Amino acid sequence: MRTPPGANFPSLHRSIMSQATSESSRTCYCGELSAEHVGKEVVLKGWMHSRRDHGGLIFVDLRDRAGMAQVVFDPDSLPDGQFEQAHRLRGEDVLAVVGQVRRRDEDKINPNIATGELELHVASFEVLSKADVVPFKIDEHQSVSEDHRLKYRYIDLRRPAMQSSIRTRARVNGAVRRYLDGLGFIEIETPILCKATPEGARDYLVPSRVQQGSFYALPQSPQLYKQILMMSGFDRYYQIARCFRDEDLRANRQPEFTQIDCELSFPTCEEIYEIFEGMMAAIYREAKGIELPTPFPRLTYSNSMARFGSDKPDLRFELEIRDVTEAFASGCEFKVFNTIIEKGGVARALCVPGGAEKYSNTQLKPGGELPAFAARYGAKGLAWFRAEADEGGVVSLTSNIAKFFSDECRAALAAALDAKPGDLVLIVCDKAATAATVLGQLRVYLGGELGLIDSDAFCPCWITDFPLFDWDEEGKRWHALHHPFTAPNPEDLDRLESDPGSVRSLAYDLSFNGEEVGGGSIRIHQPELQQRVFRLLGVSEDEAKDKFGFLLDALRFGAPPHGGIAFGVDRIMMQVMGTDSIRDVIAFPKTQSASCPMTEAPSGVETSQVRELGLRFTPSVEKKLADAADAEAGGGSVT
RNA sequence: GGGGUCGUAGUUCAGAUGGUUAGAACGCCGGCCUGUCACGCCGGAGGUCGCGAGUUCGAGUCUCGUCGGCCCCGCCA
Repeated sequence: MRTPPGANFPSLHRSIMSQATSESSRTCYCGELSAEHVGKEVVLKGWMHSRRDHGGLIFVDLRDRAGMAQVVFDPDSLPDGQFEQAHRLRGEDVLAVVGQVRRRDEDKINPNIATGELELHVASFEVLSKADVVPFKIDEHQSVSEDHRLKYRYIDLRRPAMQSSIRTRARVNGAVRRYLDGLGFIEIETPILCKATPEGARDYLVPSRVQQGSFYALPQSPQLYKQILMMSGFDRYYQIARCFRDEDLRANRQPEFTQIDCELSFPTCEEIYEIFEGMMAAIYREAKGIELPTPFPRLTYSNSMARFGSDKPDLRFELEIRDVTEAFASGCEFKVFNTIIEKGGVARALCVPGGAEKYSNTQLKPGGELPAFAARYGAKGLAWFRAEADEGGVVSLTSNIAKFFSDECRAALAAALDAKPGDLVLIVCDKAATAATVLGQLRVYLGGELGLIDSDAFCPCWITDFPLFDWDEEGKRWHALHHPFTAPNPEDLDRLESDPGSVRSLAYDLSFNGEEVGGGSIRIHQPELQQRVFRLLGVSEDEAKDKFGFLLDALRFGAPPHGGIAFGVDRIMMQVMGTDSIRDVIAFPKTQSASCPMTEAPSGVETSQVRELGLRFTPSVEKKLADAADAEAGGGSVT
């Protein structure tokens, strides 16, 4: 545990107070007590973590941000009355203690804590703050529901795991700043009160009091500001920026989140990959002392979808998806497959090593574990085969549906998959996108179930050559896959209008152990091209002018080619800390319903505040508020 | 908007098929204990079984509704 920069404790040799009071200066952190303190008198301040009261002798573990130290209350060395007071100490009381540091006898060393060879013999102490009985104990051995942890977050954050998580996050922020500063990036703050834009996530809106009826939006990202900064000639910008998206939450998604937001002028994709591989390496060096090998591997989007069924492949294990459409070209009498393939569908498969025994017929039949899992992602069915060796040692595939497939067909399938005896073959026959998604999800699920994932591995990967647009079936329109300012790949530019779906963009994502931790693109810097893309997206000239006029103007007054990237700090920290929940790397996160159990945000406000904004509730909301007030039985204020 | 799952003591949980006084561990309170360290020993208190209806002679248990937590689908340029 490093002494933080700026922590400036007085010398240990200053004259020591006989009495510990709030006035006496702390000499070191509990967790930093070390051999050099032996024989010296020190002042410690911290929380009473636990107490072992032997009647005639009391041991207390005193805890602070650096760790714990055992302090010993011995009636022979304490002023009158203090030993009796020590009996009354309770969990989480805040204490100042003065005393001499002693080395423990060999047989009394506690190997479980860093300061276990030492203890402080208390000469005097003061209770700086009495604690009520805490709602839950700060105890690694007992789990506490997340609800409670968030309601009493100040207590939860005292837990060593949370301390470590939050402090590692601070060090990562520092490492990022040092790295980017060193490369000439300029940290620039951008507004939180922004203009609402169409496209993209739902905005958090802030009503304007001064201009009633108008709204600001909180930034989904500083996207347009950072592009404008390139046109302002700053050349390299970054910001550790808070972003807001009013969408439903997930284990890896909060409504407000933090991005390392970057933009460069005159970049090539290669430069961007190199710079930010370096940044990720700096993060892992700082946080974990690990050297990430660079350059990171790259995969095109279409490759990644075909082989891993995802644009954020988990490369910590193999288990690749194979296309087996060809194997069914002849000798397959399975109507379902034939029909789908004739209509342009594909058959794709996972060949799961050792899966034949692991998964029973019950788990494989319709409605069973694996088909049910597949159905969640849109699969209409999941076909399977078990690979067995016959007497001659030749691999054959058996299944409840084997009779629909000729021997040749099954042999072709086994060959295409290089199936070994004991393997389980899972096949999805569907539209290419559905087959990819279903098998991609199954791949990750099976990777976990079969223990294929090396949790110590770090597998970053750039995903490149994303499509510029995808077709929104519901809205019957093209839709920007990344965002509307992403540059098309110049090689595909001539198809922009004729075949938009085939146009690749200059966008890239950084995938890390199956999670998208960053993404960006080279931007459009010609106003004409930007207009063409808006047109494709169904943004009329008037709307473009209204919503993005400032950008189109700025592009006309000398816009350098530019591009950038943004990284999700929260997701990177999840990877660094190895947690499954984004809430474990955020000091004050929100629940799934976007509320904060501690502060009870969001909450009602005074009627006058609402009126001032020129707003009124709909009748259904009014009714809900009135019902809630009734239930509270006599709560006088609004809501 | 939808699916799943959970809600019982301060905390974490157990309470088959509905049936007498709802249990355990830790914590808490009181007592004892001079080398413990997830201290130990003895004793004790502590419950609106999330909330509201319903079925039933009888509901922690069954049904419906509702609120909240978590996971997921949709959504997240």
